This record gives sequence, structure tokens and C-alpha cells, in this order.
Amino acid sequence: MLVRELRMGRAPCCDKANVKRGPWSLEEDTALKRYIEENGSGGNWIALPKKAGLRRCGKSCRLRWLNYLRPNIKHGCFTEEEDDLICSLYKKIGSRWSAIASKLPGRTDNHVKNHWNTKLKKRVMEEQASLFNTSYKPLPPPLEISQPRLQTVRSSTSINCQPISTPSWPELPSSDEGLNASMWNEADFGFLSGFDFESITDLLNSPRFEAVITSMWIDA
DNA sequence: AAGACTTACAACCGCCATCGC
DNA sequence: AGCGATGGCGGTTGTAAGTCT
Repeated sequence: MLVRELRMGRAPCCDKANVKRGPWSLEEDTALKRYIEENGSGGNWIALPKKAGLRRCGKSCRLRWLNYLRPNIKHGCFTEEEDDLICSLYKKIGSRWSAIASKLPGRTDNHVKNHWNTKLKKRVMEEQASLFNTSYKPLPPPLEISQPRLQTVRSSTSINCQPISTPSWPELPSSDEGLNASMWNEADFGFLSGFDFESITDLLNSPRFEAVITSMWIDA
């Protein structure tokens, strides 16, 4: 197979010229559901579509069954508790969606993944970005009692994930001469080295920033 | 009203692990 | 042990519906 792949690319899992693609029709759903309820998947998804009279790729059938046709699938909105759990588990194990979904009865890895990518991820990023934007300004004269700290500000949204720590906020210059990376406490914001103020917005959208922020969460 | 833009989610792609021969 | 077939999974894309201008 390796030789063939090298010569021709990966072998397709099915004859793509003769399978239907795109959204499933009600008739296809009914046929697939009826077949599996009567016969099971038979442990062979590749052969199933032919047996069920479907012009679909076996993988497509499997996905359709697991994500939408299977009994006890929840299709409604995610609850705050589910959002919290997703955030918490993502912090612990990362993008192992199947593992995360296994903790959410009725939800599939695809549901959880989509929900994270479309809502939770953006919401978390925006909150962290606003945290930076509102905090990143010249500090008032040094306080005698305590150092300014990055405070956790959480709106009453469905997300209850919290930064794991409130890192020491480095002293900033009072002028607009620019913000030098050396001002940052390396232990807390070393990853910002090399960025000036103009670059922060780009940084906030970077994968690395997201990873760092994620690592700051604590369990709900 | 209509085109542009955004959002949400279904579906597909391709890599990797596992299993049976 | 090696190979091919298949399942499982995460990343990505396509597109319908909603919103904005």
C-alpha cells in the first residue's frame, strides 16, 4: 500500500465518483436508521451502505449514525454546566474531543468540537483580550501597600473558567515611548518577549497565546 | 430590497492505531 | 513480522441561515 500511496496518493476509502455527498436527506436517514436498528452496523461500516441501499461512503454513514441518528443524542443548546465542563476538560486534556464528549451524556465529539470552535473559544479569547486591553495602561504611581495585579474579570456568561493565578503586573513606563519586553516578569509573561504594544492585538489571536491562557485556567 | 458579512454546524478529509490474515 | 482493511479521531471546509449595512 505504501508504494501505491507514494505513487498515486492515499487510496480513497470508497469510490468517490459513485457516492453521494453533502447533506443527508430524510429518506437516507430513514434507510440508515432502519437498517442499523434491524441489523446493527455489523462491525463493517465500509460494507454497510451497499447493504442498506445507500449510495454513501461508509465513513459518512458511521458519522451520520454516531452524531445524529443514534438514540439519546441531544441536539439542543449546551447548558452552562456543559460549557463549564468543556472548559475544564479542555484545560486538562486539550482537544481530545471524544474524551471530553464522553463526559457529556448525549453529546458527540463533533458537537463539542463545533461548540468550542464557534462559541467557547472565541468567548474565552475575547474575555482574555479585554482583560489585557483594560489592564494594559500606564500604572498610577507605585502603591506602597501592594503591587497592582492582573485581576480576574468574568462576566456572568456561561463560561466560569478562571485564570489559575493573578500574575504580578510589571511596572510600566509613564511615557508613551513604547513597551519593552524586558519590563515583563519572565515567569509570568515571558512569552511576550519581542512584542511591542502594536503587536499585542496580533498576539492575542495567536495559537501560542491561547495555549498560555488555557494553561492558566483552574478547575471550575 | 439586496448584497456583504458573520455565525453555527453538518460533513468531509486524511492521519494514525488496531486488528485480522 | 508485515501488510492491507477498517475504525476512530481531530482538523478543516462548505454552506445555510441570520444579521448588518
